[in-house]
Amino acid sequence: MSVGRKRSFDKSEALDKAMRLFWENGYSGTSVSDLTQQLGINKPSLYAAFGNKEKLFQSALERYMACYAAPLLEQLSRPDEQPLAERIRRYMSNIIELVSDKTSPKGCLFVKSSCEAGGTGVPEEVTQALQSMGLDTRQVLTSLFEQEQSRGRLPDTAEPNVMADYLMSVLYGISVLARQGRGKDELMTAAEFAISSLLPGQTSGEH
Amino acid sequence: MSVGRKRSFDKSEALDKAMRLFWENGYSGTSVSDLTQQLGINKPSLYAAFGNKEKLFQSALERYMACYAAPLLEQLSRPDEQPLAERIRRYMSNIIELVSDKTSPKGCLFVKSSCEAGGTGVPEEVTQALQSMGLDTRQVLTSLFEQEQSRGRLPDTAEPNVMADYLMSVLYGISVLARQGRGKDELMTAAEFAISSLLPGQTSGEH
DNA sequence: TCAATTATGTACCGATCGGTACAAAATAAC
DNA sequence: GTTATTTTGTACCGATCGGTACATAATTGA
Repeated sequence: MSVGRKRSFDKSEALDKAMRLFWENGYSGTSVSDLTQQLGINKPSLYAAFGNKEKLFQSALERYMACYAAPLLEQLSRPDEQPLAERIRRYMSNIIELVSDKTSPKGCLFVKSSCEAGGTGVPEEVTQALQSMGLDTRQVLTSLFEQEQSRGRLPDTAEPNVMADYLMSVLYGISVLARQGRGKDELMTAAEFAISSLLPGQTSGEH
Repeated sequence: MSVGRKRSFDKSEALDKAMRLFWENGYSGTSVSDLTQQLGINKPSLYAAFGNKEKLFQSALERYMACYAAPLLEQLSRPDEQPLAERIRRYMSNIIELVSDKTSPKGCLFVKSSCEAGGTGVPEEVTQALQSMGLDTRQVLTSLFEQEQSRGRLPDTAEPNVMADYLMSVLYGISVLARQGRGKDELMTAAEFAISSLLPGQTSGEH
């Protein structure tokens, strides 16, 4: 065992609470005092455990992506017998559930942070991390469509990276709508519309 | 004429500069000192002219919507001989030009503010104003599609409000992508894809 | 038991936050 | 010119910002 006094709080639980605070109020909108109050710890404990506000935000963002975004994307990319349209529907449904969940802040922390980033209020390294994460997601989606195309499940004329950008724009937009307070049903209807657009003929809900 | 010393700065120019600052750094990320410095005036002048930070933001947001968003939406809604798909393409193209313009902050102030809103960092009245603006836009788009439908240019099975939500989600998402630094060409390609999805058969760029 | 190590609570740091009091300067009506 | 009115610059307000010094408490290895 390590020497010294033991930490009196659960670091993982604290990080989860911090993530939700940033999710709710953003980077600039969340103060260190807000964090220590919500986490139930004092400042020195916070700084000892997480470095500083910027590092804590980076950790919270990574936790968000690892716990929420990545599993859904992984499930989508996993080989599956179901048709692509059905898998994308499930993917979008899961995301809508996430961004309009009643027990979590509305919207998506990544989308919110991406919008906040780029200015002087957000550290440059955070902005770069967000940009990198976006490109990573694009690459995963592009690979997915390329894979489907190589297996003959998509027309040879389809452009995987365009489809990826398109899907991301719809998902990002849905997160913004959710943040604006739109209901789950409306978002799902819009998502269904996007799916039948993305993969015409592969879905039951034509328009 | 009104009595008293004359204002030494152009209020409209000052509001424009304030708008761009909020556009770049957000509500929480923009301090009153940032504003007075950029506007080249002192605090008492700012408070006398615009009330306080919250009111100044409201004014900047209204200016943004009136100068940027509203004209584009008005052009889209105006009776036009061109087919709907072409008008929507022009609309999206204009918006992409706006959100990826090199002389303005990346992205859309409205989308950025909508994401920032809802937490404790943004006044409640601002959040409500943003929500209201979003619903207004939805109504305009819905009316547009209803009008086209009543003139037989859209199938009877089309659902105008769903199409409006879908279009908004794509546009919002494109604004987020632009904020992340994506190039104009990529955004336009994704937009073309969305149009050919929204109005199949009315466009030359099928997929 | 004792020393080394780590976490904790308090109390504080300089800087900045949003906002204002106040007097001097400028303008118009009289 | 005088007076009433408005804007200006300076200087300041209490509160909060992100971050830390320091002494104490707790824990492990020796």
